[in-house]
Amino acid sequence: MLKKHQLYQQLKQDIQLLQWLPGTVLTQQQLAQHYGVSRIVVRDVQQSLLNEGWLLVHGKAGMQVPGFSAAEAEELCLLRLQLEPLALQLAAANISFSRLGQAEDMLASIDAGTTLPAYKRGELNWQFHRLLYQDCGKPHLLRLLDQLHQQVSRYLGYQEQALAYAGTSAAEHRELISLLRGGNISAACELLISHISSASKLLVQYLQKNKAP
Amino acid sequence: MLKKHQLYQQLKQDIQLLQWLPGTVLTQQQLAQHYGVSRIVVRDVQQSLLNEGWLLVHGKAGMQVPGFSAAEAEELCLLRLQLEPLALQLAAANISFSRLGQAEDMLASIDAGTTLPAYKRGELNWQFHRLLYQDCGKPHLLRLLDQLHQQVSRYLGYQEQALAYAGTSAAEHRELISLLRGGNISAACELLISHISSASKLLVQYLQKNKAP
DNA sequence: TTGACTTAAAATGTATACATTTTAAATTAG
DNA sequence: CTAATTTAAAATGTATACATTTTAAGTCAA
Repeated sequence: MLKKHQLYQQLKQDIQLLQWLPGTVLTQQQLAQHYGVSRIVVRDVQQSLLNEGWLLVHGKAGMQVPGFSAAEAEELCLLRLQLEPLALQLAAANISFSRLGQAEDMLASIDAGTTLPAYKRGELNWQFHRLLYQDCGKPHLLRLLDQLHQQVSRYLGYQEQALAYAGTSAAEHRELISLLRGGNISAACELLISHISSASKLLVQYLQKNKAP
Repeated sequence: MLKKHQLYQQLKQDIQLLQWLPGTVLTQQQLAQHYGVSRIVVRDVQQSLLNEGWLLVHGKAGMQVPGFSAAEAEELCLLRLQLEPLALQLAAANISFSRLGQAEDMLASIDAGTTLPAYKRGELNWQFHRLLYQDCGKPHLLRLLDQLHQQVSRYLGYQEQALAYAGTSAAEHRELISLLRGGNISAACELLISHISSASKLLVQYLQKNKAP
């Protein structure tokens, strides 16, 4: 039988892979029966997923699977653009070569994982970025960025297409490492800005073309 | 008997007013007995307060009342400084005179409430700022700012002293309104930056002087 | 037919009971 | 005496049962 954390993972993945379609209203009882757990567990998990944007309140009963909108994606990217360069700038001052090495290992994993499903690659992609920010010394900022990524990742899973940009950015990732290794912080930040910026534009454009996914 | 939302309010206020001292470990059973509710309700409330920074996880059992640190306050202010001017800039383009009027009413309430306890004045203060950002059209950004304010407000309640700065800013608030009414967006944003910045410095300085509150 | 009211079904909130995990004190071997 | 182990108490996780609220279908009068 599923425990809390397992249900959390499972339900989140089911939403990401569109096993529950946007707009669907999920009640406690329905989920409890479907996944074979008690409503208490479902309540806890619903609350977590609500906080992370994977579910929306729906009136007074049930929670709704959110849809996708270009406007929301654009807002999330705007926030990334506002906070990630800050994190990088702060972290760059403290970053060690061993951290840079970790990040390079992560790039290798991404290269090696060409067969992985889109949402898994997206996860690795974020872990790379996360490593670069790790040493910023601002736990709240890191927590915020994790939350933001959660919400963005909802968009990256639902179509393989949308994640195409992740492949094109390998070169930029390596250039980032190189700049950081050379201590060229401001150039690294500028590269990061254009990196996030262009990824954002691709995602938003994709969403605008496919108006009602 | 207390319901969920009442317990939420009560426990949060008790933490803010130091009825539960920083470092205290609060268990579900303890709280359930103390406030006369079932553990289920306590669990829900603990989870909410955990997300908002009013409680910290403490090993595998219980949650801990967080202390105060200048570093944390500084980080929270840094994030405000990064996000609030953005919200103002975006909102300024859409703001209406009736919204500005609402904000002015709020200022009047603050002036009228000189006898209110510190944490209440802090609440009104935030509501004023919040009105200015309301029309930015970015729901996630607004939600983020609400969260941030929650965490900052924990610092504003614990000593009347720390909130002294809130009184000194009335003039800047009025100037902000005036700039917005005149459509001088960039000047308004710059004023907001210096406004938040100086408030931050006062708070951080206060915390550094009183090392172990 | 419409619209307000009634009422039954369904969903959530809350309490209690049981299961599992964690804590920490007590015991004992070295 | 120390440290590892055992064991009982306490805390949390989970399930079930009950209470309240919400939904929505159904009824009836205008």
